[in-house]
Amino acid sequence: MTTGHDDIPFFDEEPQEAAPRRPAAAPSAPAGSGVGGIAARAMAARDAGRRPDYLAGLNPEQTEAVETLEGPLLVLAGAGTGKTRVLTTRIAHILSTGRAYPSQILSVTFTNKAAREMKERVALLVGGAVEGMPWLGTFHSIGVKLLRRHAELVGLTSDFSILDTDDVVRLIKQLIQAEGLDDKRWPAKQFAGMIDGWKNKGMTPADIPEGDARAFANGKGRELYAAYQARLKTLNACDFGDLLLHPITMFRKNPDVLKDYHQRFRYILVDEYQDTNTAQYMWLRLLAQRPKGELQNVCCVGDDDQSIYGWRGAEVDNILRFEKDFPGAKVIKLERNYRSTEHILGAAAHLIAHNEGRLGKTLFTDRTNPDDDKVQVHAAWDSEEEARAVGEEIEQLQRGDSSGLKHALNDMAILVRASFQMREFEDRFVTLGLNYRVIGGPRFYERLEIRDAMAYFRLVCQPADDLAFERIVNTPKRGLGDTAVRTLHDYARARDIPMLAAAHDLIETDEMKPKPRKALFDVVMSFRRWQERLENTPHTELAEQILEESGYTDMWKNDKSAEAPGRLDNLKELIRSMDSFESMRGFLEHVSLVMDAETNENLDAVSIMTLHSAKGLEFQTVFLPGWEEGLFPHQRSLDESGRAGLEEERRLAYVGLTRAKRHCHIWFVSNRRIHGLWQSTLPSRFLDELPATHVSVAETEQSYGGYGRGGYGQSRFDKAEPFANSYSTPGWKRAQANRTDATRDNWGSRSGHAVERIGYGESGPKARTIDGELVAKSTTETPSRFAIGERVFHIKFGNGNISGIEGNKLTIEFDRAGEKRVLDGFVERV
DNA sequence: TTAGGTTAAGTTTTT
DNA sequence: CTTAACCTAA
Repeated sequence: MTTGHDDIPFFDEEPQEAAPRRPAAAPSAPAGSGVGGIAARAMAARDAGRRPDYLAGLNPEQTEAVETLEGPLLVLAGAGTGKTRVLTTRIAHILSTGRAYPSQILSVTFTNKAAREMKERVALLVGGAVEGMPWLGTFHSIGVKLLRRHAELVGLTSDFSILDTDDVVRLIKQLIQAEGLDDKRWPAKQFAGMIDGWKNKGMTPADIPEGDARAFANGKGRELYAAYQARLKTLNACDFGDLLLHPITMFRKNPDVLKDYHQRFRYILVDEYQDTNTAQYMWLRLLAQRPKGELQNVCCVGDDDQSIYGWRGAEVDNILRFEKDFPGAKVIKLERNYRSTEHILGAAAHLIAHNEGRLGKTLFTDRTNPDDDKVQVHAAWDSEEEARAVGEEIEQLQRGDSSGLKHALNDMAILVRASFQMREFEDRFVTLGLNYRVIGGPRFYERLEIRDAMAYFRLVCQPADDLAFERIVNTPKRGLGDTAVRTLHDYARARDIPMLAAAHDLIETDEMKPKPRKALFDVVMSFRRWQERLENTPHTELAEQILEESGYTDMWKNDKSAEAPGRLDNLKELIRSMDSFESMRGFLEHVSLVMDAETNENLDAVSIMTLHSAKGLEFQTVFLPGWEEGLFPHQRSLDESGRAGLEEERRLAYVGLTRAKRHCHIWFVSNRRIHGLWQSTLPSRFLDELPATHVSVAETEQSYGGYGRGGYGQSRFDKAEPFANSYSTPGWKRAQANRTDATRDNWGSRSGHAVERIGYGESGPKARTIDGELVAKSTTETPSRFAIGERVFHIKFGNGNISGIEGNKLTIEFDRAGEKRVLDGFVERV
């Protein structure tokens, strides 16, 4: 795809006539009348004598979603219901029925990954005949494209820079200091977050609520925001929020420009509509406007049950309100799931039904199989054991399960609520020698050396980019320290010119000492040289020259540290990846917006990631550890957003469950180390919300099932089948080897008699269903075997007095550890 | 400048 | 407890 900058002028992408063929459906046809569908079918029939291939294999709802082309349409697509297929087929349908050219379809996604996938799949459907769609992309990349064309309307020039979060924070810090404020008391990072929040809501400095404005920087919040915007303008730069905000401002101020786009975009599609924030919503509303009587061909696809980004400004309300926002809208629900087993869907459906704010849809499948596993809930004593048991299970699946089915590690994923949970799994997998991959780590372009190199390139292309200048003026070390930079900075600000230009001036004067002056002279001359080559040297070659001549590569070559060779490799990789771009500018844009870390597809490895980053993915087997109160649902979410927070956490749980195709294992532990200290934890309330009919409780001896002991749990243990044949298994041997004295002691003293851990070798966890009840159920029905005031002993917290009882959950005032809530199974009378 | 010590904070993440 | 960011001393 071409980049916005050297793009073709406005409106000359398509032939002279307004549309390829007159749409068969009259624009005035009532919404949802099905006229479009009939027309399409008629057309297809005429052209090929039958329904086009791409429509084959769609279910009735999907077909309707594809063929309802005229008028607003909301497709509520549950997890695994073929959402992407509908979107891509819809585009193919629009194109192949001749309703619009590719350039007349605006198609927005949230992530580059989604955009890429859609492009590929549309290309597959339509064939090579249709060139890539110019307006298929993320909100942000389309925003950039719009801004490059009309930069002057918002006070920028079309070669503006895009700043990433790091640049933004550094800039804000400068501003805070410039205001004479204490940058410790008012952290730049926090303010950057606030600005981002305002921009997500579509607010300019004038729009922000007085309270917000006063809350920061001694009441100077608004001024600071305005100063920041002014500074961006002089830097000729945008932050990510501006990529949404500026187009909105631009459209509002220039109705004629907006009108051009109205004519252009005959069809608008939005993916993941539940994740749109207010700014994106405003953006969409502007573009979707149509004169009275004309239909808005807006199709939004989303799933309110999978809205998990409220905390970063997404408004679930956007999707809940769709029918009000777009009068005459049609709503189609996709509920037929092609991914998961009945049990997984049943569990997920029952869970999500506890949410109030939802449109209501229930996934189903008609592929039932009596052999399917139920969703399994496992208990473990602590997070270490949790990791160990999951590791065992993964190895076992890898070897092949009882039905002879062998799992590739690539088919398994561990989805955690918070990233600190990953560590224990990583540690465990390292000792096991199990391949794993962590998704969502630091990205390629966030690495130090990449950012440095990029700063050089940016400054060559955009001499006004002071942030880039400051970053590399003394990298590698040139003796241009704080004092020199300060002088430059002051000089530049006093005259309102970029720092590179200031440097140019200053080397003519004797304001600086000879040494830094010489160094600065070299820098200025180098950049002048590189800028001259920009037009006539191939950009990859130029990039190489820049890094060589600046001494940047030498800096790493001389570096003796262990990372240095890797960094040099990364730099090579960076240059290599420039090959596929037309120009250095085009490349810069992609890196700031698009580039992400590549995963090694060839490696067979278990994926470890957060629930958030798992959205949209699927795996044969999914492990969901850490289902404990406080962690999941996360305490902070509850504290900050109350019921709404809880519902979002529940949606997160729903997302987790629905990632699984065949097997889903949920874990919770009784003790978890948080901020270094051990905390006793209670099972997540979400466990209570799972239906017994689709869930089984896996009993592993080693878990001690601490859980439930006080109520009805004990008897289940008594009936547990012995794992007699397990002693000779590798798993058992490994378990023996791994058993530490500490854990043995804990266990021994806790239960009063030594209990051996057996059974997580070959025989694996035995799963049984407890009729109608789950182990995790925290009922008050069973009277507690304890009474308030009793003195008890807990293995981790020592002695204490019971101050409250709620079912099997006790509140205890420990002598040393203070007040804790623990399960009664873990304490004993003194 | 760099190393080493101190301090504070510690969900989730895309663009 | 661990990490990252920041500050001070050599």
